[in-house]
Amino acid sequence: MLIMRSVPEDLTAPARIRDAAIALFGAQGYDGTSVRAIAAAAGVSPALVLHHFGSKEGLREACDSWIIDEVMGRKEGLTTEHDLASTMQEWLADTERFRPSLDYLARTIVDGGETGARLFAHLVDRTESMLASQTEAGIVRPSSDPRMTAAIVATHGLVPLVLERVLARSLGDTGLSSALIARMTLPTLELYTHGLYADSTVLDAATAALKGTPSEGAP
Amino acid sequence: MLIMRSVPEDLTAPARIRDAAIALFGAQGYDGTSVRAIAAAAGVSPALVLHHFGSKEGLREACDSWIIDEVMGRKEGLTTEHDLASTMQEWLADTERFRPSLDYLARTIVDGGETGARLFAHLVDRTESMLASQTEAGIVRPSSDPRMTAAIVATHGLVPLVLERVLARSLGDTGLSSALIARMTLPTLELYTHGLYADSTVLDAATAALKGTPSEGAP
DNA sequence: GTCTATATAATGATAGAC
DNA sequence: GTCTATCATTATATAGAC
Repeated sequence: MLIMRSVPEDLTAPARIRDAAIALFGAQGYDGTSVRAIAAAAGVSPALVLHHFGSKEGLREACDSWIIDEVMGRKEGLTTEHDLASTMQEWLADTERFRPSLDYLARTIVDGGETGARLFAHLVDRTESMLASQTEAGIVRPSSDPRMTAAIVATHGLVPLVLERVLARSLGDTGLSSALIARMTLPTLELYTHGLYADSTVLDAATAALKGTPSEGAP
Repeated sequence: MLIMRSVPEDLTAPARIRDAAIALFGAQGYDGTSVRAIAAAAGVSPALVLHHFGSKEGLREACDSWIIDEVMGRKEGLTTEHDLASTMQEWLADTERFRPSLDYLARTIVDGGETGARLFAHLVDRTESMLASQTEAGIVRPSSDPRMTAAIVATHGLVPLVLERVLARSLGDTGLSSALIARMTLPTLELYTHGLYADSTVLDAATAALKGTPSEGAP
């Protein structure tokens, strides 16, 4: 399978290699991508890849650093005014530009390694402070466990990215098109505005059950 | 890294190989697992693995079929009374028994291949009919797009499984312990009962915006 | 059915010329 | 900096004995 990627020729070789690696790692995974394939996509020899980055693992670390800067360093992106889900949607909308990085990001987080854990924890931190300020402003409801709520909201924002392929196919589409993203907006906001349940029966029952048995001990 | 797995000796060799493969594929991924490792875990020679399943890919397909039966075939599991999230929590609670299959399931769905797409579509189908019957019963609020809502709820149910490692670490834990799962219950139900937003400002704005510009055209 | 031994291909990495 | 040529390792898969 050939992956065509428009690598600008005016970039320096290490930059072209890094871009090609991010695109291929994101599309096929780390194990599923060979140094040879990266070299071919970047228009260089396999030896040059290892000359510049020491090893395949070294190249991965360079890609990780690049992604960390892209996600954490930018002023744009996550602000306290936009929640993660809508930011995600903006990113997904600008497909051509961000897709390779986003696919790489998704794989890194799902892989569960050190970099993925750091990135996700950072997203949760941002979400938590965003929710805190919006709660203070009366926009967001207070939570019984703000950190956990932030983690849950963060995962919800990442889900369209992580489950992109199967999600699209379950809705009769082939990829996560911008039309599909638009279609997700309203149901997501409905859920985040009114909840899923019609009343608080389930929540009340769970609350009572949890208070009745704090940790298998009687009060 | 050694993965200890208690494979009962009384199983037939193909069954032991299949179980070992599911555990290793789930833990390390398909590419990250060699036929040798599977053979060692099952206590047989590498050649026997290929003798019984033809190829590594054939073994994967056998594992896929097994998982499909486990997820789709059971009477237990998903019913119209339990939503996906709570079913997920029950499964995660019975760690020792279901973990290998669940990890394999998560990887299969994230991979986005044919099997993963089928499995996820099936989960969405089940969620959709569950939501429909519960909406009719007045338990669940009606949605403007039931299929999409079902897809969203299904992804939310899979999140603890798919993002297990990073989710746990962002909350100061190392793995998705039962304590962490318990801690997720209340915030999740709060979100599903009252929503995240304090009022319908955001939803109203989005609804107006979407109606105002159906697809970049003026009304 | 199960094994040992081996074939064959691909991979990450190195050496050394230019 | 960049290449060609090559090494050493590992992978899947096969052949054939028992």
